[in-house]
Amino acid sequence: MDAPRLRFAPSPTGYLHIGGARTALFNWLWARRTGGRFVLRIEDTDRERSTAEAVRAILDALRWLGLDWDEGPEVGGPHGPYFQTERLGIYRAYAEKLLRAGRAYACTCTREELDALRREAEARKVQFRYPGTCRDKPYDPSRPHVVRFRVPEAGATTFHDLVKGPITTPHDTLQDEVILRSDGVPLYNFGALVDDVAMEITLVARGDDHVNNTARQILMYQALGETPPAFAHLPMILGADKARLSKRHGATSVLAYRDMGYLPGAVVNYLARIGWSHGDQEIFSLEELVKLFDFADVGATAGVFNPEKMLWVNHEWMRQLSDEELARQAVPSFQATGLPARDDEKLRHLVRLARDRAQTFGEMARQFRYFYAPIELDPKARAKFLVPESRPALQAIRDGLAAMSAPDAERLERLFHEVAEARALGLGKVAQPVRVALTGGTASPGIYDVILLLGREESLRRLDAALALAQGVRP
RNA sequence: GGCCCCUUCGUCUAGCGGUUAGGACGUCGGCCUCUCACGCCGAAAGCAUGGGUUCAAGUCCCGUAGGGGUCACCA
Repeated sequence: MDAPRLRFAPSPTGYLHIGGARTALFNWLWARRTGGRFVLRIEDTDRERSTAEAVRAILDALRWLGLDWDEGPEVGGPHGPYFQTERLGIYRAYAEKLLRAGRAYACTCTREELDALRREAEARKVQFRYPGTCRDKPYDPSRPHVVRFRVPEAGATTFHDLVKGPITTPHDTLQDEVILRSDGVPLYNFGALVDDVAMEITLVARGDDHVNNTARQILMYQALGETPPAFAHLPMILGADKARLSKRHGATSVLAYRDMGYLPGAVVNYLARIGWSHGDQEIFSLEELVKLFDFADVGATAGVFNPEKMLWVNHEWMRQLSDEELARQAVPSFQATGLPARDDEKLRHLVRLARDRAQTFGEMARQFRYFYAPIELDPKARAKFLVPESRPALQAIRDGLAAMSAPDAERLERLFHEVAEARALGLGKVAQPVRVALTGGTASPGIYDVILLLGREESLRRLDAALALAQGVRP
């Protein structure tokens, strides 16, 4: 048996959507698992809405996720070109084949005529179906026309969907649909099908918003004398309100997640887990997914996109990275917020403190800005901790630190305990004002770590500044 | 509305005729503690509904309800 050929065929009308990414992923996983081929094809026949920027964005997003294609834009292949607008002659040729076989016909009905028919059907509260006006008219190429596929009147088509099982469509629910527009550009159903034939695709896995297209496509395969591929229709991804996932549910662009500081592997991991599972396992490496993925294990139910869980998955991934790797990956997120972070010893140290506290690199950069920039003093924290009552302890810590030539965690701990005991204070009464002085807020990594990472000089500067603030009257 | 698909904790899911219905995220409580996290312990939370079939139904069948999809010279 030949290795399967799969494809992902996005329309470049916008960025790569989370849902599209999962479709691409499942295709890719199966191709990689089976040693098949993964083809990328750009369906840009909607010329008004297709843009080169969108193509760019989709390619970037796929690459970022690590989903490489064996044939397609920028890599070429034996079945190119891989942009539909560059394949117009191919569709024409296939349409003519159907025309000659009498399985398709030219239709000269105008849009106005059809709209009138549609309005009439609506007024009579009946389902509009193209009445077949031009079915038996002689072909006159000189008049503007579309090409329609002739669907059989009777019978039904059944196919066995890899995830949904058998699906039957009675032919009387279908109509003679347009396959080629008057400008010669194919409509989706035909363009996709012709390319799937020409590119020898053997398994079509796509969103289940296409199930209703499948029977008519199978009819066209048959009319063309071709064997239809296998189909796998993947359930949609929904928003929290169970409506189809869209922008109002939050970020839906794959690249937006990159920019928020997610790990591509984590995004892939989470996406795979919507609609697919393997026992109780939640965290999967790409290699594991390739080894375990099977369309047979894809569920038939639509899944709600859960940003919190994706955050958790990302965090799990981050925590599996070494300090070195974590630091390296964190750099762009810090720099994106204008912080002068570099992949160096300081950042590796920071990342060690941050790994349990931030779920994305973006969050990390935000949460720990004060290691690279002046503190932003939280007014509430200031009002509570930078007050005259805190001064003695603050001063004692400051002086103790100043007297320490080479601070380390052990010495700092001793200092804090001495200061606390000398004044009969709980450790918190000492640590919190210091924390506010050094970080601007009341939550941070351990205070000794903060001092060590900030360095003695910078810590002293911030303590002095806090001391000055603390002597004022309570605001 | 016609047609198609779907229905296990709030969410993602395990289950493939006999289970105290399991796990994960989230939520809540506790422990740890210099704060915040992490970690650990614990809790609440589910088979949409009505009929069948069967000794036995979350698992099979039918209906109902609910949700989604689709009905273009969009994809």
